[in-house]
Amino acid sequence: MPSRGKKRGRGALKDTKEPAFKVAKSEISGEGGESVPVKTSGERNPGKTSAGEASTKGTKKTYTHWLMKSEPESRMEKGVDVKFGIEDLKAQLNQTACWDGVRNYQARNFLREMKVGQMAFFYHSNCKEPGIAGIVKVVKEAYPDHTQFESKDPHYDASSSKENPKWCMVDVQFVRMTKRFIPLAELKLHHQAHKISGGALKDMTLFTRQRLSVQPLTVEEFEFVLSLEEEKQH
DNA sequence: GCCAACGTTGGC
DNA sequence: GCCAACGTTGGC
Repeated sequence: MPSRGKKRGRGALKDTKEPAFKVAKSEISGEGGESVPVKTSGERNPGKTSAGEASTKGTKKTYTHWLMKSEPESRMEKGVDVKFGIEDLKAQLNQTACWDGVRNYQARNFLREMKVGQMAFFYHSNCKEPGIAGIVKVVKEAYPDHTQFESKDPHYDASSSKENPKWCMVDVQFVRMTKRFIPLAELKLHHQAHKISGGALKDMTLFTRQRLSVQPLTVEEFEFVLSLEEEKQH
C-alpha cells in the first residue's frame, strides 16, 4: 500500500500521541514484525553485531537499510489519485514527504523500526517499468498516519482510533536518483543466479515476500544493488 | 486485462 | 484453530 498508499501532499507535521506499542490482538499476524527469526530457547546470541549489519540481537534482526514501494503512475483509488513517484517526492518542500497509506502489519512494523538517517531505495511499482529509481533517507521516525482518521482518504480505517492509532508513517527525504534506473527484471536475474551461487541477493525480500511494500535489506543486499549502478546495461 | 501470490475474514 | 472464500498487490 505504500505503493497503494503513498500519496502526494505533505502530511501535517502534527505529532500526536505515540502509537502505543501494545496493539490489539487482532493484529497478531503483524505484531511481531518480521518477528520470524527463530527463537531458539537458550541459544546464545551470536553477537555478530557489527554496525550497520543486519544483526542478531536476542531473537530478532535489526535492519538499517530499506526498500519502499510507491506508484509513479496515476491510478484512482476511491476517487483519489495515488500516484507518487520519485519525481513527486523531489517536488515536495524540502524534497520531504510523509510515507502515509501503509496498511499492512508487517510493513507497518518495519516502519516502526526505521531510524533517522537510515537509507532506503525508492522503488517504482505497479507501472510500466518497475524497479529502483532512487535513494531516500528517513528524516522522522514513526508517528501516527493521519490519513487513517480521514474518512475521505482512500486509506481511511474506521477501526482505528486517535487514542490508539493502528497505522503509522515516517518522513523521508530525497537523497539522489540512482545513477541509472535498476529494473526489477535485472534484480530478478541476479536473485535467481544468487540462489544457486549463494550471492548477495539470494534471499532478497523483494522476491521472497513479493507483496510487502516496506521491506528491509541487509547491508550486503543494499551494497550489491548499489554496485549495479556502475554497470552498463547490456 | 489476466492472474499468481498471499494477506484477511469469518464460518464452523 | 482450521481453512475456504475473498480481496489486494503488482508483475507481466
